[in-house]
This record gives sequence, structure tokens and C-alpha cells, in this order.
Amino acid sequence: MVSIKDVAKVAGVSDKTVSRVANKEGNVHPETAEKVNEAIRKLGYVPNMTARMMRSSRSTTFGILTDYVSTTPYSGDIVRGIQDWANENNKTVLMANTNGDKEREIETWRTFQEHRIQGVLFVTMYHRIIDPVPSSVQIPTVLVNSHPSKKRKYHSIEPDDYQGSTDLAKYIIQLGHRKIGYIRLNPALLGAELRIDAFRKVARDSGLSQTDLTVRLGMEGPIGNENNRVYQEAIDILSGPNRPTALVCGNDEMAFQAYLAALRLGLRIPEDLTIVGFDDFRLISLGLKPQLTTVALPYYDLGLKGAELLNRVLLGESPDSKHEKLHCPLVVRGSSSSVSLL
Amino acid sequence: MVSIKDVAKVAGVSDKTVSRVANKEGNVHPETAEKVNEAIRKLGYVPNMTARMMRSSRSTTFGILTDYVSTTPYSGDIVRGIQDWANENNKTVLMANTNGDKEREIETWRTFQEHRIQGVLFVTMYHRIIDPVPSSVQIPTVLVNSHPSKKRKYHSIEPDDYQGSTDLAKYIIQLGHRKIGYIRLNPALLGAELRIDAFRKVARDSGLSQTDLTVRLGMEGPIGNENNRVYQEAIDILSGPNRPTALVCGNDEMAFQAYLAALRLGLRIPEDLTIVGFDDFRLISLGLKPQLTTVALPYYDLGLKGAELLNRVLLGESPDSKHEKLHCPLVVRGSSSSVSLL
DNA sequence: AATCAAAATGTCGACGTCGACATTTGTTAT
DNA sequence: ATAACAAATGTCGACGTCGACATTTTGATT
Repeated sequence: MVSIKDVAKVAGVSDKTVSRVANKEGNVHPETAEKVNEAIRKLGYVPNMTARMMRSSRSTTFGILTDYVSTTPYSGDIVRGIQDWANENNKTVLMANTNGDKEREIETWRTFQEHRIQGVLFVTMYHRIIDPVPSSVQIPTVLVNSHPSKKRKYHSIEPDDYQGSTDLAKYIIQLGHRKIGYIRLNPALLGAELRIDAFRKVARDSGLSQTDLTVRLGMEGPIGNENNRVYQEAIDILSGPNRPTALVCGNDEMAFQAYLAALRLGLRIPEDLTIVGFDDFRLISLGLKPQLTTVALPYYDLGLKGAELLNRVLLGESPDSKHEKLHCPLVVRGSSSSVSLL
Repeated sequence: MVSIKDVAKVAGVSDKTVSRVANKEGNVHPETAEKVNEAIRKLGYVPNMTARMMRSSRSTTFGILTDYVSTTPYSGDIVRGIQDWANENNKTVLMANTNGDKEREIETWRTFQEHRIQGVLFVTMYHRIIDPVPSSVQIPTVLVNSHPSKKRKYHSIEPDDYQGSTDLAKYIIQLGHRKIGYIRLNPALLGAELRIDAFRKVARDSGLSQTDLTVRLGMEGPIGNENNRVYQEAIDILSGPNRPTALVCGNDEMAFQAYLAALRLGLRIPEDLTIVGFDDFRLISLGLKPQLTTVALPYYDLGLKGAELLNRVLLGESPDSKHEKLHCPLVVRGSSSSVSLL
């Protein structure tokens, strides 16, 4: 492999001068620089990051640690966001995945240490509360899509489910709906509580009574192997005596089920029934006819801003908040409409 | 940062002895080893990969280069597969994403060179034919989920769409279906041709006539912004005079549309109509009621075997074939059944 | 032409590790 | 006790880069 010294020899200068050119340090005569560049081109020299890192004992690599499991298709966008930021800012990204295994998490931290990673982005695929493996070494870390359990040790960035659900609730009520069905998310998910709480609060504040809002549990049990009764619950709610005009679902997968139930019952969407979801899983939300009104999770931005946050932390610019929240935009599509005037 | 020398000092041995212990080289007296290990533990020493790589001028890092775009949710599983293999085999993974941008692809190759990557896994999110950026340097490379255009320069591994579609066709025909509708994939996708060709061949071989198989184009145009007329075509096929008993769709997204069309027309699945897809996008295939019969793309295995293939290449074990194909298993679920006997 | 500062270039060594090789210690056979 | 060999341990330097510092060249000023 061609090194700075080979280039120096060919260009007839010292290795340090080559280094200067390679790093655009300045203080090099234009003519010399040209000679050097030519030699670089001729030899196909590419600087050796490894050596650079050693010399300066600081790396420009971020580690990404995910607990990715195959059930969360779009959360991969978080990683994309990180990569795009990294690319823009001349950082490199080392990646590892734990499949949720603690053992592996520990190994990974070690690997990161071995590589003298600058900082770590700890990415969870579900919005949740976590406890990163404890006493492990101090590499600056930002939690993405989750927040730490108690000790405020870690910085974090997460979606603002509460805000998203609030906006959704306001939108639904503003459309005139007064009889609303709500199918809850698996309580194992952090979003579950945030979303229902926000919704209930808006309903209450808008003067809806207890009985106007019918809440059912759609899923429960361990994630990835949950007990799914959304379809049944939807059928039940929709064929009951006091059919709601809007059905709000904990997420898009559930809205999908509700949709099928509604179709089965011969209900027209949105004329007879407004259905909305959450997450904006486009495979579903854009696939349904009419397309689904939902709230988007800002996966990509979680990654992008997460990386940025980590960088600020590394630079010592203590960020405004240790725990940032990202806006979840309401996405209005065809599955919702104001209450018919019949 | 604590180095091998610090450990040596504390343990009262030479640095080389520490190195021997750290690398489990043997030829160290058990007692000495114990002393050293204790010092390592006490100081929290972690070997410096960077220095190691420099010394031995060989890395243990694989580069992953993806053209990920957010429209392909499950293809992230490829990356998972790679990571799992890497983890098992003490490799590290450096990741970059091009968003399909050639400019960025070039930059990334350079980054990989700078890091003296061992080999590269070039991962495409759609099954397609590609032309990795040409004259770029020779890092051993394996194409995953694609194959090279002409020059057989690269090794590759891809799903066997043809086999998958063949199995699917045989299954459908064996169920007794003789009037079949087929909604084609966007011709921009490599899978489109393989799938329809395989299906047609089986149909012909089984004695179906030209008119028994109605083929329509479901999508066309640039990927990510295609013109989608699946729903319309499905409605059209299904309300025509000679309604098929089975509707085969280019992929699950399209099957989803067809499903909705069938429901709209009041058809029962699978009693009145068998619908099948391709890809096994579980968000859809498991979400539908009844669940969708489809053919699974072995994304995870593409990654796993791809990494393994790259490793073999690096070890100089010339693999059996430069272009491997992975089996696509038929996944039978509730949306298909034998033709009713009416 | 002599003086001096600024610009250009060079020398050297250290970052942490481990291969090549050298030396010391321990063990066994005579 | 001594030779002969194996096991254990140590010394040294190089991998490629760049910071600290030293030296040389250039150009402007008197």
C-alpha cells in the first residue's frame, strides 16, 4: 500500500510536506503543492485513517448500536438519518446490532472501545424506556427513540407521541366527531400510554363525556408475538348499538385491521366511518383506499438530529435539554372526514 | 487511554508478554498470565484495534454500501444478516448509504479505502442489475441482491425469483385454478420479468391456454414515484365476464390493492377468489384477513450468506459459483384455496 | 549589500502493537 | 554437575501519520 513517504519520494519533497498538502494545511508553495498532487494522483495515494487516528489518538467514527428486530420495518430510517448526517460531516459509522440480547450489547460496547469510537448512538426500534448496560465504560452516548430509566446519565431524543396524539385528537374532534372508538396499543409500548393519555385529555377538555369515548385494548403480550384482537374488537365496536363515527387506532397496523373490519361490515370510509392510525407506515397508510390519515413518526429526523446532538455533546456544547422531543406531524389523507350531516 | 505498556508496568512484565496474554498466544507461564490479567482488569485495558491494524496492516472490517431508500422497509433485514454473521466471526462493520447517488458512491469507496476495509458488501434494496462505480480501486466486493451488468468482475448473491414464482405457479395450478389473473410488477424491477416468465412457463407446461391467463400491468414509471393502477386493474379483471378464480400479484403491495378491490366487490377470500402475492412483507401479508399466501424473499439470508461469501473470497477459497441464488420459499396462508366445486 | 521577518520546507519522534529475534530460566538426560 | 533443549520472557523496531520544532528560502526594507 502506497504511503506518504512513497509520494514524498516521487514528488521530491519531504513526507511532512506531503502531509501538509494532503491535509490542505496551507503554507505550501502552489508549485510544490501541484507536484505533490500529481504524485498523489499518479500513485493513487489514499491517506490511512488508521495511522491518522493513531497519531492523533482521536477518531472520527460514531458507533451505532441497534436492537433491531425484523418486526419494525421503517425504523431503519433512523439509521439512514444518522448516516446522512455522518456523511455530511465527515464522520464514519460503525454499526452493530444486538437483536435485543444483553450479552451481545456488552460485547458490542467492547468492540466500540477497541475501535476507540468517538461516541455512540444507542438506537431502539420501539419508542421505549431503557437501561443501557450499566457500568460499561464512558463513551459519550445518545439514546435515540428512547429515554433512560432513572439516572439522567444519558442524553436522548425521541418522538413526541403526546403532541402527535394531541393534534390528532383535536383534528378528529374539530371534524365534529362526538362518538369515538379508540383501540389501544399494546401497553408494553411506551407510545401506548402517551397516545391514549393525550387523546383522553383533549376529549375531556373538549367536553366529551366518559361514554362518548369507547376504549378497547387491541393487542397485548410480548412484542413480536402479541395476542392480536384488533379485528374482533373493531367488529364489535362497529356493530354495536351506538356505532361511533370515528375509530382511532393505536397505530397503522391496527388501523389496517379496523379497515378490513369496516369493509367487511359494508361501511364506507370515510362517509360512514372515519378511521385514523399512527406511525405512517407507508406500506399500509398509502396502500389503503382511501389512504390513511395518520400521524408520522419522524424516524429519519430522529437519526439526523440524534447524530447532531451527539456531535454537540462531543464538542462540549451542552445542549439545551438532555432530552429532546421531535414533532410528530399529522398527515391528513382520505380516510377521515367531517361527520356527515344526516 | 491505558496501553499495553501501562499494564506491563503494573504487572511487572514486559509489554510483549502482555501482548501475548491479550492475544492468547500461549507460551506464557500460568502465574504470569494471571498477574497480567489482573492488571488488565484493574486498569480496564482494552486493546487498541487501530494500533493493531497498523502493526499488522490488515483490518477485520467489512464495509457495507447500501442504496437504501425509504420505500423498501424489509430490505434492512439484509443488513441484519450481515451484522449477525460479522458478529459471529469477529468482524466489524462500517456502513455507508448512497441514497442511490453516484457521487456519494464514489466518496464512500474512498472512505472505505481510507479505513483499509477488508472487503465490501454492495447491497441494493431492489433486486436488480447494477454497475458499481467503475475503475474504483480493487477492494474485494460482493454484490448482494443484485448482479453485475456484463463484466463478470464481481461475485454476487441474489434471490431466486424464478424458482419462487415457479413454485407459486405450480401451487396455484395444483389447486385446480384454470382461469388466472396476473397483475404484473413494475417492469423497472428485475423481479418483474423473472416472475412473469416463470409463471407463464409453468402455465404453458400445464396446458393452460393463452386465454386462461389474463395479464395486466399494475405499476410503471420511476421507482418510488410510480403510476399505480393495481386497484383499477383488479376491479376490472374481477368484474369482467369471465372472472378468474385466482389472482396472482407481482408483490404483496399489489396483492393488498387487489384484496381491497375484491372486498369492495363483495368477493370472499378464499372462497370466491384466491389471491397471492410475492415478497412476504409481513406488515401486509400477516395483516390481511385471511393472511396472504405469498413467496418470501430471503433478505436476512442474503446478508448472512453474502457476508460468508465475501469471507470465502477473501480467504482465496474460490466459491463454487460467482453468482449464487437463494431459494425463495412458498408461504401458504389463508388467502388461497382449491377451486370451489360449484 | 546587509538585515530581518515571513513563508516554505524539513527532521525527528511518538502514538500502540506485535513480529523477528535475543536472552534467560527451567527441565531432562547423561 | 553439565550439556542440550524447551519454555518463558524480553528487546527492539517498524507500521503511517503528523505535531513540535529546526532550518532554509524568499522577499521586502533600509
